[in-house]
This record gives sequence, C-alpha cells and structure tokens, in this order.
Amino acid sequence: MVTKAENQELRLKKNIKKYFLQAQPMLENGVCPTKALFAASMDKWSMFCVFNLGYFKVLRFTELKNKIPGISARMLSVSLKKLEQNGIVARKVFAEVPPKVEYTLTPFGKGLAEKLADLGNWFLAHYPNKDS
Amino acid sequence: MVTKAENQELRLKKNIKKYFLQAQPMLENGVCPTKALFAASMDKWSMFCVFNLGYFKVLRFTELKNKIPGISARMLSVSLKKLEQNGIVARKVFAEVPPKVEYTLTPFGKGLAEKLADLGNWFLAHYPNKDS
DNA sequence: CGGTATCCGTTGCGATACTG
DNA sequence: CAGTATCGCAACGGATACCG
Repeated sequence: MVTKAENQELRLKKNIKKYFLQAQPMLENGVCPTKALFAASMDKWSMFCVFNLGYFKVLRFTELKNKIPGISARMLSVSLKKLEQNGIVARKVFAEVPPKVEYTLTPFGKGLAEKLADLGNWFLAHYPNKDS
Repeated sequence: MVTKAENQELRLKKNIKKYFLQAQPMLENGVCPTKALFAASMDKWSMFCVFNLGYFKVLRFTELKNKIPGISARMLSVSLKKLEQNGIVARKVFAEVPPKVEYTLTPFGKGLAEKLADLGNWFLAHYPNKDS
C-alpha cells in the first residue's frame, strides 16, 4: 500500500526530475534556467510590480510607485526595465505633455503572476512564523 | 459570454486579492510576507539546495556541494543555515569520527519544493529566450 | 568531514539632485 | 509626469586559510 505522503514525495521527485531533465541541455549551452528565472523576475520589487499589475491590470509609473510602499523611483525604474526586457511587462508611451506611460503584464507576465501568486498564497498559508 | 482569457484574468485577480488581504494584517504588524518569503528561501543557491534535497531526499554536506556546481562551501553553509532557521531543511548530526551530517527537507520544505518545482517547470515551458 | 574566519572586490540600492 | 545621473554606504559572495 502507498500512503498519501509517499505519493506526494513521488510526485515531487518526478516534477524535480522533469525540471532537471529539461534544464540539462540548456546547461550544456551555458544557460542556467534557474539563474535566468532569478535574473528575470525573482526579487521582491519585481514581485510587487507583477502583483500590482496583475491586480490593477494597467498602471502608470507614479501609480505603481504609490502602490509599492518603500520603493524608490530608481528601483522601480530598474525593475520595470528588467521586466520589460524579459517579456513580462509591456510599456506603452503616449505622446503627450505631460508625458504618460502605462504598464501592463504581457501574457507571459500574467502566467508568471499566476504562479507567483500561487506560491505567495501557499507560503502565507503554511509559513510557521506567521505570528513572530 | 466570458472568454477563456477573461476567466484567467479574473482568477488571477482573485488570487492576488487573496494574497493582499491575507498580507494586510501582517503588514500592520510590521511583517511583510513577500519579504519573509525572499528572506527565507528565494535565492538561487537555496533553490538548488531545495531541489536537490527534494530529489535525493537525504544528502550530506559534501554530496550536496558536489551536486551544485559553482557553489562555495561558505555559501552552502550560509544557505543551509538560513533554510534550517526557517524550518525548510532539517539537519541531523551523527556523533562519529569523521563527522557525519545529513540534510533533509522538512514537511514545510517539501511543500515549498513542490511550489518551486512547479514554478521552475512553468518557466522552462514558457520562457521565450530559451534558445538565446 | 563539515564546516568557520577573514579578507576584499563587486553589486545592490537608497538619497539626492536634475531633466525633457 | 516619468524618469536619469551620480554618490556613497551596506550587503553579497568568492578565495583562501584554518579548525574540531
């Protein structure tokens, strides 16, 4: 008989194996997908940007800045540029005075947002030090 | 009529809203769950540790080091300590000479590994710059 | 074997000032 | 409004040496 916990472990092993197998040929080409993932989007400011754009759909620079307490204009600028370069965020400039720029998630960005929200919710539900 | 894409967007918004709502009371207590998540486990070395422990179940320090190309003893030590403090990794010391230490994932760590493997696999499947 | 201590160059990032 | 430029400190992290 196979217990529930054993099933879970087997599924985990299988999923990680899948990741390892897919990553292998990329590693041989000098590209590490894990590093790429982190380089593209895995820092806290990027995560805040992705969450807010996932929720509000379209935001301007200053709106986004106001929704992310503690972020500086510099880091917001840097994060958005990185996200744009990696195809996660789309930037739309309007030829107006004063200037107007709108940020949205690309389809790829929306998929990523889904996965990150999933991770965040799981973490919130299981984090043992919630009260500390 | 509601299209598939619209449904996806609604689900995304709902999931992020759930995260925001859960996070709100923690933020008022001065704890940011997103920062906690990153502080606990979101760097590339920690991710490699979690993946390898998820796959091989139990590994010793040097085994883990050998399975993670490029990691230094210092960073492996630092990462494992952080993961242990955050309840993700369990450390078992054997009173032997020469010393023997085994690392495994805690149940919390296994859950996290599942989510990270899921994220990694999604990223591998959709990353647009796979070939670059 | 399984680490720790120290050094030190590199990077991250906030603050401030400035611009089309 | 939507950024950029520069500065300066702090943290990251690799190399090396050492230890119980």
